[in-house]
Amino acid sequence: MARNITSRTEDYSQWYLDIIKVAELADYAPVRGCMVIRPTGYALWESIQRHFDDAFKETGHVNAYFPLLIPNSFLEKEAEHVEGFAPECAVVTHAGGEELEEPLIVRPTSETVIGHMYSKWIQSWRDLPILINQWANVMRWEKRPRLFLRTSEFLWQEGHTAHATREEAMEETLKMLEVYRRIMTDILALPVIPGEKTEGERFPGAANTYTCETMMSDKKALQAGTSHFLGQNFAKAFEIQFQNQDGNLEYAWTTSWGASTRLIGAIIMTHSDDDGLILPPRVAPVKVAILPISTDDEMIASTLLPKAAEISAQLDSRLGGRFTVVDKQFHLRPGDRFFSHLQRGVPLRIELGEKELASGTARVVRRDTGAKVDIPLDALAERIPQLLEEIHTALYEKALAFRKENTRFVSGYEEFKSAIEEQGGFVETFFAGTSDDEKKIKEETGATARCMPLESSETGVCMLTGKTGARRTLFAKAY
RNA sequence: CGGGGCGUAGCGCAGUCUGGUUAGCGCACCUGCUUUGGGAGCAGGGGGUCGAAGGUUCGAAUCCUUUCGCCCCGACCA
Repeated sequence: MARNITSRTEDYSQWYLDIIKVAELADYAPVRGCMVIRPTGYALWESIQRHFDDAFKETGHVNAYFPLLIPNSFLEKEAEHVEGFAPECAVVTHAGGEELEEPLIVRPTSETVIGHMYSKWIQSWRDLPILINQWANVMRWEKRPRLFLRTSEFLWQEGHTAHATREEAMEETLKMLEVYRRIMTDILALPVIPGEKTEGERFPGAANTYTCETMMSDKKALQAGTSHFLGQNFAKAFEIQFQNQDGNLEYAWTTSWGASTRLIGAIIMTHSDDDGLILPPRVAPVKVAILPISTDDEMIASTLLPKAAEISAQLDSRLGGRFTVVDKQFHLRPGDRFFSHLQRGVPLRIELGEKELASGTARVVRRDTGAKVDIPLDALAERIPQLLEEIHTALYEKALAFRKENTRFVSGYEEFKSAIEEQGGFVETFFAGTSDDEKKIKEETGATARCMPLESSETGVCMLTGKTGARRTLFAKAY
């Protein structure tokens, strides 16, 4: 149906890129791996930000800003951390026309500089906990960039907290994972599986890493957000110490957690179809497009536009924000106007023409199903918000059903290999291998351990090593 | 970084093998008229340093060298 979008079945990657282009979410920048987030895409990011930021504030966090440039030596203070990040760091060697004495790293993440600051700020148990979040850009020089999913520079938030006890830090780690899960499911309509990362997939420098894993419509997995329990690793590296109530010095326990513009990629690849973008209503910057349609200019000016403006104002006030637009692209034919909103993923379209005025109704069309209903004008304020909610639920349920259809359990490695190869999707099994075992599985099947789902505490026999007490683990090919 | 493909108008492509007037086509864009409820029709028009730099040649989109970028598949990652 869409003539400017490659179909998903023909070429999934191209479909993804076509969606971004047609919906004007982003464009390539002159520097390899970098992207320009265009106004439509940025509006979506702002909407995502707002939901997350509100949730961070509700859980007691405050925002701050730490610098882009980090002394090279900072990165080296935590052994695993430097090993993990050094290969993908951009380094500033010259400034002010001179070579710098110490190279500066463009932050790939901010644990080190924040750790440094925390060590200055924290002396007593009374200074804890520190609960700070920052919205920032970071840079990771990726070999194979992909719009939104993996760009050299990307936008995200990174929360960094310090606590007096292990228990409290662990509680924070899991609390923020739950915040991610809630927003992803309730706002972005993404069914996610919260779980713990295996040893091989852990954040460099973390004691435990937790993740929200989600399935894209090509059955591949995407890590949509992570929360790390850093133990005392960074506290020891950066001397984050405090005097406890007994007068003894102790290292603090820290956490970090982040979610990025990759979420936009997740939204695209979870909900959209061959006609273009489909946005979950609760996060869509434009929720309703109202289109006055007539061949009669006089009719448009005197009746349809004022009526459209009235409906728009009514709905905005009902929805609590500027979430509707009145389409005034009268130089286009109706079909083109429909498509312009459809391809941008606007959840609902209201058509307002002579027919509607005569019958006192408006034609309302759902983006997700294409279903059309005629709704009495005086019932719009009531029905539109309900319809938006129905769309949210439908999108979520559809994605969840898709994930369930494409998730299976296996108990042996041979069965595992054929499941990955033949059906794809998520494969659950019991696993107790090392990170070398994980590498081997990746080499042989292309699949990686995505997480050990939190909802299951069940243990069994490892599919690879035969060890007992193995945790239930989800594997898949991933982005 | 390895393997493969591709760079010609905003987008999609032909032309390249076999060098030769003024570089074409479709869509998009602009103007006008007719149209208008799921991607309109006719007429006219604008838009190109043929990815870049060197070289060969009387002459290069076309041949040679180098280089940059994009896409796909791997290795590496949010």
